[in-house]
Amino acid sequence: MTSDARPASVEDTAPVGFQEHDHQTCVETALTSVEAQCSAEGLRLTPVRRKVLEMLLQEHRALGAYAILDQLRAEGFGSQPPVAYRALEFLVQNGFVHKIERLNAFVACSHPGQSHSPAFMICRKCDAVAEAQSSPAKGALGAAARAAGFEIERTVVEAEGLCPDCTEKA
Amino acid sequence: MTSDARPASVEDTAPVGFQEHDHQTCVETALTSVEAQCSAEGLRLTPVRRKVLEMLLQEHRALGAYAILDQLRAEGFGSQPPVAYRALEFLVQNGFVHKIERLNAFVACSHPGQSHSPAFMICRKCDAVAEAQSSPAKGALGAAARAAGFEIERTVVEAEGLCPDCTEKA
DNA sequence: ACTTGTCATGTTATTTCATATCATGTATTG
DNA sequence: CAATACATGATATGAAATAACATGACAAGT
Repeated sequence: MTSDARPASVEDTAPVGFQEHDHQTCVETALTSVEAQCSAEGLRLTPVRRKVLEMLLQEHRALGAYAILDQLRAEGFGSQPPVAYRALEFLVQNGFVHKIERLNAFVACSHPGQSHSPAFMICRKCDAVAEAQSSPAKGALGAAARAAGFEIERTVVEAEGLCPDCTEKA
Repeated sequence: MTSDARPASVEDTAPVGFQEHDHQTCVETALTSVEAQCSAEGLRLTPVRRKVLEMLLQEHRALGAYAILDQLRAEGFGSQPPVAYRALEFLVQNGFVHKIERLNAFVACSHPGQSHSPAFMICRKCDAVAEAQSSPAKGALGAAARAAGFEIERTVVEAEGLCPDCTEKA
């Protein structure tokens, strides 16, 4: 689970997530980027927070708060729900992690740093999650909102379906 | 709560939800439409199911399963969670009610009958919910999905923000 | 009429997700 | 080094959702 060195020949195009890739590098890059952003903005990436982020980056799929909590416990951190939820709150607020509403679960952000309104593709079979960009406010929804006088502040876009792997197997 | 006859002069354009409207008529129309569809398709709109649908139509905003359950209890129906969840499951499966993932709550469909992939505008202040159309699969997300080989089956689109009323008050 | 099958409902118990609250600790920073 | 912000720990509870099993209602087949 910790060292799965892969060819890494397929270098990613936009939607990171389902393709094979050099995962170790992917994790390290993301972590570095987050660290940079934190020190730049005076955010405190404390041990618990860092650990949670690492876990999510490592897994590369959505984890529930209690799954996270179990791992925290195993590593000697506090083992009560608020420990996990607080770390997640920090990470979500700062855009390092996203919550997948459909699953009541969390994934590490694939494009940390870049401001974005993310969209997700969630495999209903294997629970893999890939992050893409979306601008729903620009399409039909935006028009409807303007017509209705609704001020969009944030959007949740989640597509459920089958990932490439699971499609093949079926 | 039961009889709030309003001018009904503002006849709706696309996104039903925030505008004032003749609510009683709105409820009755929807109910009739659902009844028609049920008898056409041999679906059984039983008392519990009908009651839940009525409640949601009447409220015109998202209600949690337990709020629904409370009302069911008050009306003499079963009072355990599965009672509400089963009715909701039926209503959701047949497109008469939608689940708002962001709120873990449910709203009556504003366009019953018409097939649609709904999008929602949710006021973070008063919890009002308006339904609009969306075709996220046609925009950036669709492109990303095709690129990644992901088969979209269903999408959740929920915009959070301020409804016209709450915007004014602020 | 009686049996069988199907679908809906009722009930109990449990699991999973989430937060309020209060006490304690640990860093800045003034 | 005190003040104060922020982070964590721990207890308790609330809220959402489902598993599992029993009962009831009704239509179809014999």
